[in-house]
Amino acid sequence: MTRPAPEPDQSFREAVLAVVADIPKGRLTTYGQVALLAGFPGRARQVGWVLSGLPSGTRLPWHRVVNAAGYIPSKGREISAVEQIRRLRKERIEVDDRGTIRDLGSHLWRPE
DNA sequence: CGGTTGACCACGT
DNA sequence: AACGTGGCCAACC
Repeated sequence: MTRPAPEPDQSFREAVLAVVADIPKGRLTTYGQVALLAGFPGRARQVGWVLSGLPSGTRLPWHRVVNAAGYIPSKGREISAVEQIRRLRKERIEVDDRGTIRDLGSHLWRPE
């Protein structure tokens, strides 16, 4: 039987979560890239919105998503920014105390 | 219903 | 290299 098509925003959310879940340890990706891989090019901003709503106990590697400029803004999200920097360093990614990632290009996830 | 905000991005000046 | 702008679209007021 025909089931109503999933709500667009819900399928977007699920697609985003699926992509983020696949980011390998020690690699990084950007909001825009997540949107693209999820099949919704140009919706980087909504990716940020989805991630901002993650439950605190999630097992999703949200810390592997950074902005295209290669830094982690602390303004307005100081707690999670510090946590993100700590997790990245734990995966041997160099991040300075201002949140700038060294050599983003070499850490970027390049799915085949 | 319109305006504002936001874990963004590319492009122009 | 620092801003400004337009685009994106869900949530909130």
